Amino acid sequence: MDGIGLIIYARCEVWYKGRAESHLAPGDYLIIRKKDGALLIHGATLTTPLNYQPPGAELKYERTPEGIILTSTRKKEEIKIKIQEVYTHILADSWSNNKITLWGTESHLRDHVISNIDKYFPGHTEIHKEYSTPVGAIDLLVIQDKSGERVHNVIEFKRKKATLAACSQLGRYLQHFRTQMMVLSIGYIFSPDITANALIHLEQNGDHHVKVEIPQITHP
Amino acid sequence: MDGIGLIIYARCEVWYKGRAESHLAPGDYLIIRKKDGALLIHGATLTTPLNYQPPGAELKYERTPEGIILTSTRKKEEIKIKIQEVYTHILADSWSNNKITLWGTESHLRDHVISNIDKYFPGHTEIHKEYSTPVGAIDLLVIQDKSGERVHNVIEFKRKKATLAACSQLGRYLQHFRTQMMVLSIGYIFSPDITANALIHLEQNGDHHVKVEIPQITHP
DNA sequence: AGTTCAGTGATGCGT
DNA sequence: ACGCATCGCTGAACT
Repeated sequence: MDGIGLIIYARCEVWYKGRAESHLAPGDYLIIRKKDGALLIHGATLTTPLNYQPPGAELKYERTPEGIILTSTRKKEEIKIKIQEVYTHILADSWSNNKITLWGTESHLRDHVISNIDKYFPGHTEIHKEYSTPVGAIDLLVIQDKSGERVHNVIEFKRKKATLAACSQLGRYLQHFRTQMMVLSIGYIFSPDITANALIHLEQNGDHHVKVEIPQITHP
Repeated sequence: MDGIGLIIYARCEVWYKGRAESHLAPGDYLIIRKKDGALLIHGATLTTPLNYQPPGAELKYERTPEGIILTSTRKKEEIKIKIQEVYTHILADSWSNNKITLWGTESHLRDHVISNIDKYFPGHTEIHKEYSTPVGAIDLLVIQDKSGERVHNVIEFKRKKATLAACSQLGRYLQHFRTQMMVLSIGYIFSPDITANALIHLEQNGDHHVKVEIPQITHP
């Protein structure tokens, strides 16, 4: 975190080589090198960079007859930038490293449901957040006694529309409970919405979707 | 795509309001506004922006006694930036919009395996790429005739270490074939590596991992 | 360090 | 244009 912050707008060409490999045709791009070593090359559109490297990369500077060559290396991944002409460069020493504070996440949704748990699972005897299993942690596990039988309600939360991936994730937990632990289990996806395919797949397995809205934000 | 490209290094403060909500404390940040309307606010570390808005956002400029206020709006999402002082700004008219060309993806791995398919599945009768099912598309489906019985080999590719999520995905396809289509099916994950838990889970279901390396890159 | 999961995910592809 | 599944995802939390 003691590196240099550098922002360069320049005419350049970029090569990436690692697990995959890419080439970016010569043009005018924004090159960002952050204090933690992260490197970004941005084009004129899109939020995602054309090329990037995560924090921890090392930057090498080299002057050649063809122009400046920047090489950023991290493990077995390398990005090479051949700079033809620098239009503007900023040495961002003062660059701040604050974090945003974010409200309205999946765990907020989960906690909101827990605070109204009687509404969804009356007569519950146990509640476990992030219940750990060999196949991953269950967002919320609510155990009920139904006429003497213990029912395990396995709940997966999604803050937006649930897809097939959510069903798979839930199915994995349920398979563990049903076939390894031999306990009676019912699966639930709590989300504001669910895709048609996901709902079909869910109901074929005898599980359920419960529509819930992201809770209103309450500032601390 | 006819908007202005703008790069600003400035002291500012940022608020985001939409499905979620966040606040970024005053400091020195890099503000990027792209030609397609995308907006990024980057801090001194990490590859991801602190705040962002996808393409299509509209930017409003406002001058107040407290400083310049930029407001970027897209659907019901809004980012507000209060700029105290601009250190450097670049009007990036020439900003290029080229795309990278990428080799070594999951589909390259799949195609490499297909070209050596006899090695893995001798006596196959049918090969289907991206075989569509109600629960998603199977990367590769290879059908074999084994002493008169049709065996469906369901193959999922991962370009790096396979995790539990890959098993779930594969399991979803297999469940469909076995319980809905009533055909004999065997599942495979082809990847350079697999996590311990994922391998256990896979083998418990009678499925298999096949170690494959990302193919050498051959430039066109 | 390895593994798993959430994300204002984003992108690409199919309908 | 929208819905849907994947990603060189990234980053964070936990073992």
